[in-house]
Amino acid sequence: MGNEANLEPMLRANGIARQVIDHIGDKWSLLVIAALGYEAQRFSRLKARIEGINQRMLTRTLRALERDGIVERNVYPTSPPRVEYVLTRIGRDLSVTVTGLCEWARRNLDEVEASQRLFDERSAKEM
Amino acid sequence: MGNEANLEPMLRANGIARQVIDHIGDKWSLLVIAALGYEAQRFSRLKARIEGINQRMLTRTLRALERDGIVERNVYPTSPPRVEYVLTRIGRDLSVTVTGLCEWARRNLDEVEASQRLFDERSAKEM
DNA sequence: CGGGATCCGTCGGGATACTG
DNA sequence: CAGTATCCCGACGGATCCCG
Repeated sequence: MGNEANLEPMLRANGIARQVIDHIGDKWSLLVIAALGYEAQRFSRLKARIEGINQRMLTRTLRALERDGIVERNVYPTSPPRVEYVLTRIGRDLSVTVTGLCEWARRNLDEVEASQRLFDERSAKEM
Repeated sequence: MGNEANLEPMLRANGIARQVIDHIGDKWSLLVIAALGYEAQRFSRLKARIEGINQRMLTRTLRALERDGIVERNVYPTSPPRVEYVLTRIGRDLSVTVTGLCEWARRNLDEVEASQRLFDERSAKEM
């Protein structure tokens, strides 16, 4: 696995980007990170906040993020049981760039959609 | 927008994050954006730069990015045909945050992997 | 309340071969 | 060189039921 540091910088960015996608490129991770924000949140709260997710996918996503050290899970053995999730240090760090992505989308969504319509119209004409 | 600061801000972030993932959440988009950088690149160059991609997936990814207005496609009808791809304005804008993601990964990859090992060991013990 | 277990569909994406 | 056309598989993810 030894990487030569001198190969094109893109090759390294390549592997790095791979890692990013492997960790947060699935359907729900970004949403969970965004929904967590900076305060600890209970499972049911998260589920309510994230439109369209079900228990299973929320559990799986949280487990994966916990495994990556992005989310911390705290169980309080009260009755009824109470489980809270909170972003770790690197999780909060990540959420900053995630926010950057969301802002990009907010800034450019209109333009993206306009581009799509144009593209689709041109595609239709050729048929 | 409405100054009802009380409507959970997350609900909006929710939809926005959805958009982001729908556009660049697949396996190759981030890699293509990173590989494009700031100069126009030919198809074959990109293919060589992005380890593990094949023609079909590179074509599909480029088409999707072109449709979103993130990548511009320029055909020079020489012989042999020559096709160059370049990031658009919003594409370059996006690539900034993509770079941010990659830097996050570079900074924290060690910690993420350590966390994974810990998590996996603990999981194994319980069985 | 916060999960785990199971069943099952779909679709992303890989391999390969062909075309202009 | 750049792109299209088929075939096909496995994982991602949804629904549902059950548990401590």
